Amino acid sequence: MRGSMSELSKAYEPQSVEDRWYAWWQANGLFTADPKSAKPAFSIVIPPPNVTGVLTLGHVLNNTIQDILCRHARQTGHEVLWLPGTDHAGIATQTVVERKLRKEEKKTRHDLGRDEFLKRVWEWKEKHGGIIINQLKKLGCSCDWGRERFTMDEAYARKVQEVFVDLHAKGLIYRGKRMVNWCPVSLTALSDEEVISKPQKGYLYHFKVEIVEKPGTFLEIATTRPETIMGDTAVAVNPKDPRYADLIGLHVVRPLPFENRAEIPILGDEAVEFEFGTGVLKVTPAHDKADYEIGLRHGLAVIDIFNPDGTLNELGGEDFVGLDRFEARVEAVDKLRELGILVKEEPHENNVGFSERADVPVEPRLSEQWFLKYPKTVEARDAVRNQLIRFFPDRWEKVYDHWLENIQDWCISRQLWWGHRIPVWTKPEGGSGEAEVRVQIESPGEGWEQDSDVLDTWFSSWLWAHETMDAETRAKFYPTSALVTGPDIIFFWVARMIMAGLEFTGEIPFRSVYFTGIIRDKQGRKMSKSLGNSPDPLDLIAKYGADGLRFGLLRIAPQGQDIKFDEQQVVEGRNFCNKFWNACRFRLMHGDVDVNADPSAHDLSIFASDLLGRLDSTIRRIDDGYAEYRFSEIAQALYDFVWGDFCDRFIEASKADLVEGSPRRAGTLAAMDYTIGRVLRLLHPYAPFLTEELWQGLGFGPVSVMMTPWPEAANFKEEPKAHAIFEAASRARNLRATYNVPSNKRVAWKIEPAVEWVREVFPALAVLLHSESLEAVSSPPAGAAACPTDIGIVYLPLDGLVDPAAEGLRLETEIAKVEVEIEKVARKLSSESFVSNAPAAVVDEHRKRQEEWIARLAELRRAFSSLG
RNA sequence: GCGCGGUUAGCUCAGCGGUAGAGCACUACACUGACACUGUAGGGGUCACAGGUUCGAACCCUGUAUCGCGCACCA
Repeated sequence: MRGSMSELSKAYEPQSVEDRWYAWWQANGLFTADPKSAKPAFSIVIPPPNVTGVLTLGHVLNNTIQDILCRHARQTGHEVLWLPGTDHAGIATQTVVERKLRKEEKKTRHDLGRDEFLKRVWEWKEKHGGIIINQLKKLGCSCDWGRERFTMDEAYARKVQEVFVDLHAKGLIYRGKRMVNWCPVSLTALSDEEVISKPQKGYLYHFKVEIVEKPGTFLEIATTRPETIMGDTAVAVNPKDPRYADLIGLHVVRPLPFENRAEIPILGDEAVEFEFGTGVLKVTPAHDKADYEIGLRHGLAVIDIFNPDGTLNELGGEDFVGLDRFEARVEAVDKLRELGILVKEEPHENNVGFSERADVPVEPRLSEQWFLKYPKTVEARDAVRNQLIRFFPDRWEKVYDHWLENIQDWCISRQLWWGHRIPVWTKPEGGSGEAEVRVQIESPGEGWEQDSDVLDTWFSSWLWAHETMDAETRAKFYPTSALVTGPDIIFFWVARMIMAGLEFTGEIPFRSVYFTGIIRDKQGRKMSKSLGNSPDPLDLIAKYGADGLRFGLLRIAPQGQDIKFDEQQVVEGRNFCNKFWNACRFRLMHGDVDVNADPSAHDLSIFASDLLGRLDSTIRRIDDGYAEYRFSEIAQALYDFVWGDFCDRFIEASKADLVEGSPRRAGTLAAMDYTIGRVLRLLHPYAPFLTEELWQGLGFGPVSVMMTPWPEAANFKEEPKAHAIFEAASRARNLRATYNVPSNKRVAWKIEPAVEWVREVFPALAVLLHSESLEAVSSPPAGAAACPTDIGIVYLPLDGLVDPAAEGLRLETEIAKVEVEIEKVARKLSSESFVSNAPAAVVDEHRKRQEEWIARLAELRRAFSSLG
């Protein structure tokens, strides 16, 4: 297929090409990983998005980076596996289906029963789940879709249960009655990581209780949770607190519930701080983690006054039963006031733990749960410390290390229905008394009941890196090469996956982890549905094309720094694609592209040589970028080269060389074709659709650009002569603007060359100056404005319009500026300490600079005196 | 309380020891056969502050302020 101008539209139209090429890549199996390949492996497992999920900008960033790595890896000769899939997302999915059930059928999951409800979830998943998968395809993600996995797939689910059985056998999983984080909305226990603390404005309520042994004497207590007074089984003071030490062992009257006032002991416990509140703590072992510990130390009774949904049960007393915990708080304060024992209400701000998903305060609750004592914590720590696994940016290593050092057992059971059922079976006590318990996947038989709980979703995700692969795939592609994810799941997922990898495969699961930044809006706020500040990536793709979105976003996504998103950035990405598209269109105006062009076979213009030199520098800059995962730098390098070096400078300067019959034409075209072929490959990971369209359209195909070898830097050198020409043109154009000569007015520029070679490039310089001709002169022409450059003095004839006085003034101003510069450099060079201490190269550079300024000054003075 | 990150042009950010940079926005000119999703030129910065190290600091060190994020505590 050979290109011709008629095939390229005036502007790049992504909508008309994207779906076509995506289908073509898939049809040709280009995303399919071959475990039998002899090529070195490169692999990534996708952080599985929730099946309920829809594409956000965060996903766009994350998955574009993965796609860039994968496409780049294919180009650099790797056999690539990008393994996609979705996560069953226990709470999130169950909530979605329950909400639908309530809305459409006015039923709860309990109305349906477990089996029927799960059937509905699967139906929902088949119908609506995985929307995000198609959205990832729109983005251009080159995943091996034939290997798509789901965390509830039969084989995967079985493995999750096997792992449970295995860890239980190793004694790492145990069941226990412990204080856990309870979500009163989702009605399940949560892990510590699923609780986020938020500062809350509230009150510190002071109330007094009478000391039983000293009637008429009161002890003042401060609390933020008066609604839990009914669960108090003691009050505690610090034994070293002189105010109260002698009261230890006495008793006070618990004021609530009023009909059941109890005498509870005054304890001494070191955990009580002198300064906080009154220094007297009410101890509620059932509803506070610290109080529970105190209770354990002193053998206190535990009175649980809450129902699972956060309402009070009958132990709360007749005035409170059935009230929600926050209504009960108001009620309890009223009651204390009524009893005349409320001393004061102090405004108080404290941190309250919220359920991440339901966004309500969690309730510390004593319950039977399954816990995991994490395996391989030491090894996991060492793997990162010793750089077996590298983090980018490396500052996350410290965060990771700190978490592992202070690691707590993981509560892995959830009181949900949607998820991996816990493989534990119980036989209700028969004649022998105690219930029998077995930990195994299959039912032990008749009369055995399976534990009704499911496992934390992350207990399945932590196996994702290896359990998504069959044996053959694993042999080739595991450990994976890189993991790309947000730092917000460093504990949830990254750390746990490292431990799981070490425990179950004996290997690290990935060699490097790239942590993206978090995308925020223009005001720096997190993107969220409720704020409505989260643009739909699909809208952006429709407006600007997937490549525009990818390039625009990546260009402003520096390593590990949060990103303030602005649609303007996507506009720029789109504009960039269009710019390169049009450069190729320009090329086609001069005939077909020679896909095998070899510029070194030609006598090249200084502009062509310079272009190739800059291309080499750009390739090196990009290669460095990939080595350090500096994606925005790669994008910037591409942008600078394509827009600046290729379009603004090379193409403009080469227009004169492209006229029919020019001796430089062949070399210029060769340099151009060579460069286009390389830019297409360099740009491909960022802009896959545009580059494939051009690659095929210009005739580089039929092999996909993605499967074509990555360009290597050759030995071309940047050309200082070209640089001098561009610099001179720029100064001359400045002169023209100074005299308000309109851009469309042709000017008969004159030049007094300082170097002979300039004469050879007069045609190019004329184009750059937008002039029909350029005439060499040997002395300053009359009535012209002058500007000295490295290639000679350029004159702008002003046809008598010039006011010699004005030009004199302008030159004087410029002379003054140059004198200041000379003075600055001279001062530096006259400093003995500088000359003797600074590296010779630096000193030389200053000397050279000084010479240049002096030469320019001389020329300015000459121009000035020639004005008369 | 501990830790991490930010503070550079109006905005978004590069630069991390040797003349302060880019894009956008702004001003002026130009619809010149690649591109107005464009081109050319221009204005605009005591690089948060204070000390220190250095011949030389936006860059390294110490401290301060301020914004943000973790972790711990929170009766």
